[in-house]
Amino acid sequence: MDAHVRRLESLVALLKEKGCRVTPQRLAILRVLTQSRGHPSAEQVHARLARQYPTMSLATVYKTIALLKQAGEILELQFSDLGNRYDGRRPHPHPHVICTRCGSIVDADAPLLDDAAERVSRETGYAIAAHRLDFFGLCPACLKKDAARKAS
Amino acid sequence: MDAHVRRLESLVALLKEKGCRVTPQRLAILRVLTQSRGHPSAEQVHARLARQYPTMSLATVYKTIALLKQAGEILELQFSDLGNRYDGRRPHPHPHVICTRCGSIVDADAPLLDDAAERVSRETGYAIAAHRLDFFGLCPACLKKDAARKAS
DNA sequence: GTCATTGCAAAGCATTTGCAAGTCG
DNA sequence: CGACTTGCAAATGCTTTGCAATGAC
Repeated sequence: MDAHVRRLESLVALLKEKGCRVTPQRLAILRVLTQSRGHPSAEQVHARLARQYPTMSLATVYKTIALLKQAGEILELQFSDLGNRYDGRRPHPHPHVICTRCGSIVDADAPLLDDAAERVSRETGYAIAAHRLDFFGLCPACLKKDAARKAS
Repeated sequence: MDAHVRRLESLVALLKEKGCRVTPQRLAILRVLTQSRGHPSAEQVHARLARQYPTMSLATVYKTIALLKQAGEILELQFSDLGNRYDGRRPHPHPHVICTRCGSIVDADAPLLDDAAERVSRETGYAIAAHRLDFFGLCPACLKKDAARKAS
């Protein structure tokens, strides 16, 4: 069984435990969130469901995301320029790489930041609970377009 | 001469070089941005200038910030829930620690992320130009309030 | 049958933009 | 003086909320 199917089922189980109803809309939204590697926005999740669920409301997408956020089962990457992006596959902090031209977001392997969190905690007196590490630059596709433009 | 005064003057010089006018409003905004350790929002910058410049417009604050952003002379920390915060003192990437209760933001010392950027670049094919490292948790003041509440 | 959830529309916020009036150089 | 800047107000874009109708259990 694929990992994302298992994850989907664990999220459905979680909703049931909490006494939440598992509606077709929620199920569809969870499916998109657990399967998307691309860190979609709420808008993009909604768009992907538009054909199959023509009456699906963007508000419902936001409400379902809020539910998952509360449960700590989704990672929210806040950007004021790109809009918020969501990672429903790996809810725990891990580094991301963001293209400053096209907005694409990919995962990176985790540099060892857990001991850094402890160091920062000692240094500042904050009780560190989470972190966020983003790298910004041009993605391979945008780099290629740049090279092509320069060559012409 | 204090470091922030030197920084203020270098920003003024930069504006002149670019052919921008150094208006009293811009000067005041630069002064707040180069002196604030607290990573203020545009709103907060505006509020701090309200007494001295009663007609100061929030739009002018935003426009001045945009100018500095273009010049790479201000660090913008995007948060969709707190609103964007600005660091005009140290425009180059460095780690921040954010209180998830009261929103206070302080600087942390930089764990060595420059070689990490190179590693991520090799790993993903992105040309990394910048990064952002945030730690989230409760600040000492909020922790103290929690302890007091628990004790009562 | 109940009560949570949906979908629409309206409201909310932070930020940006258009433009007439003002002012720096 | 002329071009750039200001300040107001309107517009924008993302997200949240109110509420009547719907549907899961």
